[in-house]
Order: sequence, then structure tokens, then C-alpha cells
Amino acid sequence: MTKTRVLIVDDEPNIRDLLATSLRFAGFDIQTAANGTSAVAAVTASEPDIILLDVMLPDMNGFSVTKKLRSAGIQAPILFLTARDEVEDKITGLTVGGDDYLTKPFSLDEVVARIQAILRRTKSSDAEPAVIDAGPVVINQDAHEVSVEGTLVDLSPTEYKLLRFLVMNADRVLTKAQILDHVWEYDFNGDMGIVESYVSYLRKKIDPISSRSLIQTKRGVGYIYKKND
Amino acid sequence: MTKTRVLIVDDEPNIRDLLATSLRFAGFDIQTAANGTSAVAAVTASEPDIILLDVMLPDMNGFSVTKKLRSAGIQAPILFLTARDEVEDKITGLTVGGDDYLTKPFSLDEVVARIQAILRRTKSSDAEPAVIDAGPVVINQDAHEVSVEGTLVDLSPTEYKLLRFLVMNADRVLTKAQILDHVWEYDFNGDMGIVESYVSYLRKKIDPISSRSLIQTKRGVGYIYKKND
DNA sequence: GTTTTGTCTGAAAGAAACCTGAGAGTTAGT
DNA sequence: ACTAACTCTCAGGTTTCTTTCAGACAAAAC
Repeated sequence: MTKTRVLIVDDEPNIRDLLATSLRFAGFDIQTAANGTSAVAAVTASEPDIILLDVMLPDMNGFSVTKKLRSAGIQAPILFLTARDEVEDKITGLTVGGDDYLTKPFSLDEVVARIQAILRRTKSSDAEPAVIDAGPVVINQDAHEVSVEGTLVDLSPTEYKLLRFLVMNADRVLTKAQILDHVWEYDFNGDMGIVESYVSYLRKKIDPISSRSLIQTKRGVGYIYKKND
Repeated sequence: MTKTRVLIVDDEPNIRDLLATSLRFAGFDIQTAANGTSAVAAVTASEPDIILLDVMLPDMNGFSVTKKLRSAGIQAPILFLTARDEVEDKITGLTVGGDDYLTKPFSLDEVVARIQAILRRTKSSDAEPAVIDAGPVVINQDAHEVSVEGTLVDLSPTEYKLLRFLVMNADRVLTKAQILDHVWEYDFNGDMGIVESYVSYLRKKIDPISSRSLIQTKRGVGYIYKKND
């Protein structure tokens, strides 16, 4: 099985590097472009499986790039990246087909999740399953539903992302820094106390259902979700 | 199999030498740099497998160095070194990809363990396994769990590090000085009585489970963990 | 057998890490 | 515009860990 090829198109080097590093580590084959022109060039050269495209590029906007790509016969789905204030107007009409969009700032875990979701929808056979089954906790990513030992639990967006990150890394200790860097938006600059708070919230919701303590504290290290006892 | 190349970047000569000596002994191929500029130069020249990077350098900070390295196409994972008080602010966003960080002062054993962990995650095939299986004692480094003859034991951070050090050096006598130097932070300046204390704590936790005495005292020399009887 | 030397372990102070409730500020929904 | 839900911060309370120390104990030396 060959790696999924992702093309990242963004003019901010920071974002580009952040995405590249993160996605490369997540197992994707990465290529980058800093503007629309070189994006079109890169696409025709390398035929990516999915494209991450900032809608505000120095030389052309998301519409133009998309149009150029489509007319060049490229059918790879696109995940549009957009600032929070340039929302609705600029995006409507873009997310047709398997496309989707994500507002900046985003969390790294969310980017990966969205890419997986798109690959799933577009039936790229090399996609992760929609349902994460990790012992007592089962997460249906399509329905955005979480159940513990069969009973549904209602989680806030952040609680959901946190639990998903823990569960996807089951049986491995995650430090608070890692959790913060993956689950929270990349420009968050509060301290790690918030991770403690949210772990507390999660426990209050899921522990009463389960017979054991699902999220364990490894004092001095971090937290761990254990599939089995 | 060729040695793993490590580049150490720190402006304090003491720390540099300490790390260099210790890691060289642990089997790594070491190179050093005292500031960001020469780090970038060294990296492009020698292509290390992993980089130890102090976040506070005289000429530029960790972010800048990282950025320069990444945009130069260097994908080697980075283990950031940071003082305890500059943790919260300076670290967020750094533990992306295979990267990790360690606060000063650290213990030498911990540095090696972290390097191994990173190499493991980034699938640099020349990595030690996550599970140390040494007879009755089995240590799962991903989960930070220790079991003796199959039953889990709950250890404090220091107990864990001490046992790991003993087990990794199984069947070899370790002096209290060696233990102190590897397991405790490099600026610790208490006496070796603390090693006795912690050996005592460990024995109290693991000996009752096992049928034999796992950590033996070599009077006048030190301690030894024996895999087999 | 007694002394000396080295090791073990319990107690206790202090520090560190963690948990959680309360509240302010924000966003989203009706 | 009002209400509900959510995010984030903070501080008090709690638990656990670290370190020191002194006396008990054990082994070797004389």
C-alpha cells in the first residue's frame, strides 16, 4: 500500500511547516506550494490524492485555483482552509463533491480527522474506518457520536476531540503538552491546566458509565486511555 | 547497522559535554553546536537522525532554529531542552510530529529514554523496542507500566526510572554513584542515601510479588538486577 | 565476640502534581 | 434579545512524591 499524497497550499510558511510536519508524521506523503500558480504546477506534476488549500493566496483566490485545477482534469478532493472572518460567502459553492472546509486556526488532530473523513467519503480505499472501536469506548466519526459500554454520551466539541485523541492513541501515555498541541488550536496560548480541566469533565461524563477508570493519570507524565484493563 | 547520529545544540559547555559523553557512551554518534547558526550549518553538513535543541540560545530561539531547519528540508525529529520556568509559554506548538521536549535539569537516563522513544515513534528502524522484557520484570515504556511476573505494580516516577535503569543494565552491578548520576537530575546534590531509600521502596513493591529477591545488594559495591536466578 | 562499616527502613516535613468547583467571558441557538 | 451551552482561568483542597535523617539491622573485619 502506497501512502496517501497530500498537497498543502498556503502562503504562510509557519502554517505550511506545521501542517507538513504533522501530516507527514500521520503517515501522509507531503508536498507543498506557497501560491496558486505553483499549486497548479505541483498538482499536474504529482497528482495528489487530496489538496489542502488556503482560500486566500497572494496571487489568486480559492475559486480561481479550484477552477484551474478542475479544468486541468484534477479530481482530487479539496479541504479548504479559511480564516474565521472570511467565512460563509467565500466558501459557499466551493465544497461540492467530496470537498470540505476548515477555519483557521484549527487543531492538528482535527485536520487529520477531516482528511480521513474526506478520503472515506470519496472512497479512497486507503482510508481509516469511520468507527473507532477501542474497548468500552466506541466513536462513530461520521455521526459524531460516542458511546461507552453501549450507552451514548453527550460531549461538547472539545471533549469529543480530546477523547478521540486519547482513544486513537490508546495504551500510550500522552503528555499534557502533546494533548494541548494536537487537540487545541495551534494559536492557543493558555497553559496546560485546561487539559486537566477537560480530563476532569470527560471523566465526570464517562466514568460513571464504565465499571473502571477509563482515563488514567500517570503522575509526572500525562494521561492514558486503556483499551483493556 | 550504522550508529544513530545525534546533534546536540546548547550554549552551556557543561551541558553539552555532559550530554555528549553520556550519549556517546549509550552508543550514539555525537556532534555538537553552541548556537543556532552553527546548528543549521552542522545539520546541512551531517544530516543527523535526531536533534537535541536548547530552546534558549544566544543568537536565536528554538522556534527560529526549528523553522530554519524545517525550511531547509531537515525532517529529523527534535528533542527540545528547556528550563523549567520557560516551559508553558515557549513550548506550545513544539511537540508536533515526532518531536518532544524535556525540562532542565533532566536525568541522563531520561534523555536516552526519550531519544529512544522518539526514534521508535518515527520508525527509524534502529530503535529499541518499547517493551523491556527482563525475566520477571517487564516494562512497557509506551504505557509507562511495570509488571512483575504478570501482575502490574504501581510505581512513582522516580521508582520507575530507577527500576528501568537497573533492568536495562540487568546482570551488571551498578554503584550508587552511577545510579545517582543516571537516574537523578544532574544538579541533584544530596547524598547517595536516597538511592538506598528508593531501592528499599522498590523492593517493598516488587519483592512480595516475586518468589526471589530481584534487586540484590553487592555490599561495598552497589546493586544488581538479575534476570535469571 | 566485639567493633566497625555498610545497608535498610520508618517517620516526617515539605514540595510538587493533580483535581475540581466556581465564575467570567464568549458563542450559539431559540 | 434572551437563554443555554461552552471555553477558559483560577485558586483551594487533596493526594502523592521526594528528600532527609536517625535508629535498627547485617555483614565483614579484627
